[in-house]
Amino acid sequence: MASLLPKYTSLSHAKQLQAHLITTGQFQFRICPSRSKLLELYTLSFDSLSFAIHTFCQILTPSTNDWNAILRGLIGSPAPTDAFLWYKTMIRGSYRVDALTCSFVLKACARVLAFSESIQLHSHIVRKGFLADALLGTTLVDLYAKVGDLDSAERVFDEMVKRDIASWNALISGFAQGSKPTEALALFKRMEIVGFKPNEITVLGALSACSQLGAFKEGEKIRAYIREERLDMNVQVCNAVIDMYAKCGFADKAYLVFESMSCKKSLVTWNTMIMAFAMHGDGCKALELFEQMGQAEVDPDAVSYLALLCACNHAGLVEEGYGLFNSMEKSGVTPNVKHYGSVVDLLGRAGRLQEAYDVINSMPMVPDLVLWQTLLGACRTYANVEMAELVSQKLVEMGSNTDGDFVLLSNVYAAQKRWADVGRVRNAMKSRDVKKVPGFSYVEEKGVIHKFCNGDKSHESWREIYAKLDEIRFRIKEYGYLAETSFVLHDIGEEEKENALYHHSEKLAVAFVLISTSTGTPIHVIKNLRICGDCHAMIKLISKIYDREIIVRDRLRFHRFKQGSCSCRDYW
DNA sequence: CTAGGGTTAG
Repeated sequence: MASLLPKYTSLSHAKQLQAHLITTGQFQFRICPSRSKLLELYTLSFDSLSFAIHTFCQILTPSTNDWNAILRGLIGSPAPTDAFLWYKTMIRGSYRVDALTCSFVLKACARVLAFSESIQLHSHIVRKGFLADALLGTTLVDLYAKVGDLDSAERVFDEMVKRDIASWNALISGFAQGSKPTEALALFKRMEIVGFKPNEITVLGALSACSQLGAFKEGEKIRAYIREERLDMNVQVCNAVIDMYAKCGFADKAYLVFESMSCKKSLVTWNTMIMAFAMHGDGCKALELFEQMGQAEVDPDAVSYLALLCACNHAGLVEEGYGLFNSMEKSGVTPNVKHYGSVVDLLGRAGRLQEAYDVINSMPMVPDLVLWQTLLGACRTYANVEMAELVSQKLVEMGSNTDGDFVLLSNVYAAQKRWADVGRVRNAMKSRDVKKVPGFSYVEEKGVIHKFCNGDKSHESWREIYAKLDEIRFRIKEYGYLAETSFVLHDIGEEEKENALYHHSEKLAVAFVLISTSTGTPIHVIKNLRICGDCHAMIKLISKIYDREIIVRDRLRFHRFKQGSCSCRDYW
């Protein structure tokens, strides 16, 4: 009977079968595979969970498979946690729970990140010995990774009796998406040592980790493997390779991959490449690519426009960007908060503060913190006290407690020598529990990634690094460099302020590479925050005095320092 | 008392 129920059975045929089962008495058998199949059909193919539940309720003694069919249907329902309630009913009624039951309930809980339910399920799974099931273990690893508890994800992974390629992939992807790229790459290497052969999904996670770390050497190795194994027939893999090259600072290599792809480009391919040019400040190439995209009859989506606005922003193409923003609706793409944020940034950087403010007020949605922070940044650049106060007021009302907002406002006052107001901001900062996002940088040296935090002394050669910084400080002063201490806001004297600046992570990273290499190869630094004005000024001089090209990726874009100037033309 | 369930780029 079950074989009579392929996916394409119509609803009326299914109901006929149900009638047949009822009239022949089979419907009330303790085990009836056709009945379970019917329930599955109702929930999955006919999208009628309520009818499936109605049918289920007529079964006197539902089998595990009947329960599973309903639970599976509940995953996609508007109330996935209902699956957990059904599960509890099942246990209270002493119905037999199998690995599949747990799998469906876990997946439902994962959808809404129901953490406490997931933990209860985890303990059931352990007690029933279901961790021997590689698939269920993988679901659990993925679940913990998705709720951000990577320690638990790793523990489950370690405790699994049997692991297959998907188990490894789940944890690698989990680390990569959970901002633990170092762990992702370490696991990737461990997997190869243990003898598993990376597949498409593995390399996606590993490449994403390389992108985050700027791990170019490792990225190249993965690229070579992809070509050997012909994994580049997969668009997603190609897109990840393009992204990796772009984020490691090689827009040209990214474009080579883009051009010579043997599989069909997807919308994501175009968006990735446009974003690559945007990050590198190559606004014109981004706009050109957008033209080509139209010729290739690929319709842009919200991400395409975001990438374009970003490109115009970084290249200072104010009119082009504003025009694109205004043409979005006509192309059938509705601007979201991020598009508004980008335009506010575009206008703000160009000094058109009032227009930027008007854009925020014309928004159909509630402006978020980031938007006001963007405008505050522009107020600082153009020393506009009135608007800075107005915007800060908004930020305080919205409960901002990041140090950057306070620093910006204080900078605006400091520029006008309004010291009393500077002190007021400083006190407000103390009385609140202001969060400071810790800054850090990565550099790759002989294939090894080194991480530096601000003021870090944990590196084995920290003494040499700090000595090198002293030397740099001495040499650049001859070139008229003065520390821009307005980038610091602490209750400390000028000299300590200078020290606080001198130990920014990107400076440590650059100094480290200068003492470790003698050749004139470019220095690549990856930073989690935006580069500060002082580091920018200092690295420009280093590139000249030490005759080294220095490429810094900050949170938003690349800065390419060469012979004393930067590719961003000091517009960032 | 079939198998079914897990990992995926901008």
